[in-house]
This record gives sequence, structure tokens and C-alpha cells, in this order.
Amino acid sequence: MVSCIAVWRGGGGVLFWGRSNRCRMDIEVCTATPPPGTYHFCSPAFATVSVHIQHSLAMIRTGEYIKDIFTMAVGTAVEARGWVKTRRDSKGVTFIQLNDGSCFKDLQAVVEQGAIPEEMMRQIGTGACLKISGELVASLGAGQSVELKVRDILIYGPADPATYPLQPKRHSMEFLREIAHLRPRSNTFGAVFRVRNAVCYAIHKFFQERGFLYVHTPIITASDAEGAGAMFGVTTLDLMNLPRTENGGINFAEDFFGRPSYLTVSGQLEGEIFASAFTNIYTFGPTFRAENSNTPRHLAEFWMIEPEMSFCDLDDNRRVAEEFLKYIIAHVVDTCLPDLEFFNKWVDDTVLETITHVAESDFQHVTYTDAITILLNADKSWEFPVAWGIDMQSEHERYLTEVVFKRPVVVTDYPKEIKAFYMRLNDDGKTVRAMDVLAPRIGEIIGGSQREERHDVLLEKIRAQHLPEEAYWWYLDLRKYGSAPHAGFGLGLERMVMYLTGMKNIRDVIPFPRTPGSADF
RNA sequence: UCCUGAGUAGCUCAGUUGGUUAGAGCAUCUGACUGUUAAUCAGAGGGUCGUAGGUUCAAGUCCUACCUCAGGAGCCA
Repeated sequence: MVSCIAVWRGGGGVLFWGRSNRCRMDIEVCTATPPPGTYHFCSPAFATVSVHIQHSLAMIRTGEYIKDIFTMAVGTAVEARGWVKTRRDSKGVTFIQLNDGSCFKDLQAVVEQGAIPEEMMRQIGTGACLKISGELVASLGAGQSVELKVRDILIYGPADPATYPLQPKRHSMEFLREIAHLRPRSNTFGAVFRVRNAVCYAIHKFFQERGFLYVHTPIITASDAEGAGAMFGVTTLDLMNLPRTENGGINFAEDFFGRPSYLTVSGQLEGEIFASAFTNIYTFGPTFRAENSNTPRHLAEFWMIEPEMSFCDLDDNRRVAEEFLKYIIAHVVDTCLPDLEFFNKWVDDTVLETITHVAESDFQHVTYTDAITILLNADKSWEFPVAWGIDMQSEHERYLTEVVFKRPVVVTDYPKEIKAFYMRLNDDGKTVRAMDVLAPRIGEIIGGSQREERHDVLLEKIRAQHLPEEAYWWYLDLRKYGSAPHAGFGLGLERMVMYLTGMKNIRDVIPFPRTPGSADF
């Protein structure tokens, strides 16, 4: 028999004070830890009790983020730590906007004249890092319901306003990219990386809830046989003094792995190994392409999610992809609405409408053959002529998603000639069970297929495309021993974040972009 | 990599058919204002015009090369 009464709520947690017949006193902390401070509790049944909660600085400060402070009651004594976004002065009162990245909204701290020494106030400008102590009070201003009435300030690190590059004004994305060490403190990038974080969490949650095994496929691979694009070499050889073979080539036998090795361009083939043992798996990790691509949609280092599912055909694959994208959207809308509202106001005034529309409506499904027919009948002149058998160009994909259907479109069953060797051949002998999910503005956001599980068909395709048969010995083995129909796809994380935020350049949705000629920070 | 465009104050930009001392807004600094929301108002400081050549009496402006950035294309996630 326990009687408990909550004395604090916030940050998703509750602090109970209570009494049971086993213990005379119980303090129970559920889910989250309350901020340090003294909590008073009084009821007719018990004497007045004070509970003092103290945290060490090393402790994770759940309950003390600015996000949590907004949930606290007026009158609470709080300490807020963060970086100054802006400072505004008026006669007799100074306003400091403090942000610690935990939420979009800044905490407004109000310094009344005389509360803080002049000498200290002079050091507080945009960019400074502070601890502000005071009392949470109802705000007199219109922009916020509560604010922090300042009692004391500790300056962890000042920032000289004359040289601090981030100003309380709109900056160009190009300029912010040059100061990637400071841009996370800006409104835009704060929102971008909170959304990116939420997307990542949703991805794991989606697959874990469905029994998928998270598997780490290798970053370094010795097979350059995947054909997904140019690869970065990995070597410990002295490039100024390369060991040579007798005929003048490079002697890779002396290299670290005893053979040429590369950074991975895809974890799919290894993913198939694990799907052949754990049924449903997913990978989520960095991927590298050494293409000399200079576009707003390409990076040399990006993150990719690749589920692989046994006992799954292309139709199932398509349904999982659609459910997956909708799940991510729902989670981001649920957890990052203020960030999305910011994007909708300042970056792209259609994002909120677009993503809520996508979450509510079904994706359009067309076969490649039907898509070509639509393009042929379109009243539009194409820079690249349309005919059955062509690889669709950007202009064709954009026409389908932005003009014809105005929503994500799944195109399936492409000609075998323009798709990878591992995709399952259809009975018509001309097309393969491939699918691309095309999103308006972004283009291809997901690429996937049902895999060829028939040993003889796969071997024939490897030979027809003159691929090194030996290199695929283990991939072929999977078809020899307990082969199962299976399918999977790859989602580009950054493209998903672009889609959700409306950001126009992929370099602005990854913390530190790597592109040809650029690897700063 | 190809095509197109752009590099002018800390940031975002204007700068006429080549012509005297290169402009604005924001930021910074100083002052004003009892509560601001990218505060407002007044004043001040701040520039080898991307780099290197060239044409010309005269180049931010015209020409050439290079560098950087952006948009489009290809490759793809």
C-alpha cells in the first residue's frame, strides 16, 4: 500500500513523494530526473517535507534543458545554460534570448537594471555562453508566455560581437556553410539538425517495432564489383613511393589488406547475407561515392538506410517503403512541429502542406511502361526524347511527380538493360522487378528491387554483363543454399531530410558536407 | 566533368554608354527610449572592387587566364 502525490512534473518525468507501510519515506523518480532544487510538499496527512535534489555537473541534464524549463510552473527557481541568440537593450531593462538547442524556441531572460554588474553585462553579446539563474515568471511581453527573471549570470565563454560572424539577421546558406562550426547555433540549422535527429530515431523505431535486425555492414570493402559508382580507395601504401610489380603495376600484395580495397558504396549485398538468416534486417550507416558530382542533391559521404526482407516481393517492398516514409513524416510532425513551422515560414511555404498531404494520401504507382506512355502523350517538348527503353531523365521524373501526380510516385518494372544485375527478371524477359520512389522537387528518394533469387538466372546475368564471376562467389552461394525470395531498398537520409525541411541544397542537411574539392571541418 | 551565371564593407546587395572623392540596408561602436521580439530612432567608424596579366589618357565597369561559389546537366541516394 503506497500513497504517492506528485510534486513535480516536467521533461516527461514525475517526482513522487509518498509513504508506504514498508518504507517510511519513498522518493521515486520516474522516467526523467527533476531539475536540481528544493521541492516542498505539504498535506494534512504528513508534515511539511523538503526534498532536495542535487545533480553533479557530469550528469546528463534531463529536466534542465530549456525545452523542459518551458513546462515548469511560474515561480520555479531555474538555471538555464546555453548560447545567446540575440540581446536587446532598452532603458532599464535588457532582454537576452538564450538557446541550448533542445527546442526551437529561445528562452527570454530579462535583466533589470542593477541586477547584474555593468562590467559583466558588457561581455554578454550574441554568441556568448551563459548560465542564467533566476525565477520563471509570467511574461509581460507578447512573444512568450513565460520568461526568466534574472538573479545571477555566469559567463562560461564570452563572444566578441564585433567579430562573431552570426548576426541576428538572415544569412545566405553559402556563407553559413563557410562557418559550419557555428551554423548549428542558427535558427535554420538548429531546426535542420533536430529534424535530422528525429528522422534517425523514427527509422530505428519503425524497423525495431517490426522485428528487423539492425546490422552493421562493412565500411571498407575489397570488392569493387558493386557497380554503384566510383569508389574511394583505401590504402596504407606510401603514395610517393609505391611498390611495383614486375610489369610496372602497383603491388597491392604489400597493401594493408593484401589487395585493393575501397570505401563502401552500398551495404546491400552484405545485407542480403543477413536477411538470409534473420529474415528482416536493415542497415543504417555512411556511404561513399567518389563521383565528381556537383549538384544540390549529391554528396561524397552520405547516410543510407537499406532494409532487406526475406519472403518479400516487389509489391510488399513498395508497401513497406510507403509505410516507412509515412511513419517518418508522422514522427517528425509529432516531435518537431515548431521546426517545421519555421521551415514553412522562412524556407519553403509548401512543406507543411506537402508532407501532411503525403502522410494522408496513397503514393501513386505506375509501371515504367505506363510512365513512358504518359510521357509520350504529354503536351510538352523534351530535351531528352522519350522512348521505351530509355533511362528517365530529371525532367521526366519531375514531370511525373510535380505536374501529373503532384505527390510521390513509385515507378516499377524497368527494362533490364538499365538496371543492376541483381534485380529479379520478370516473366516477360524484358523487365526487372525494380522500383524507384520519386518525390517532387527531390527526385529519386528511394531505389529498390526484388532480388534475383534463382541461381541459374543470376549466374547468367553476371556472365552476360561480363562481371567477375569469382568475386560474387558468396553472393551466388546464397542462391545455392536455402535461397528465398527477397527484396529491399535504399533510402538516402539527406534526401529525406531535404524533403521534410524544404532545404534546397543537400550540403545544408548534413553537419559537415563532403563534396568534390571540399572537406573542411 | 560539361553549360550558364556570380565574386564590390563583417553580411546581403546597388554601382548607367569606361570618366572626379565607390553607395545602401543590416551588423559593429556611441548616444536616445521603463518591456523588447531580426526592437526602434540619431550619429560614427569600416573598401587594394576574387587573383594575375592586358587594352586605354583613364578600368569596379572592357579582354585573357586562373581560383572560388551557385544554378542546370550527367552519375545516383
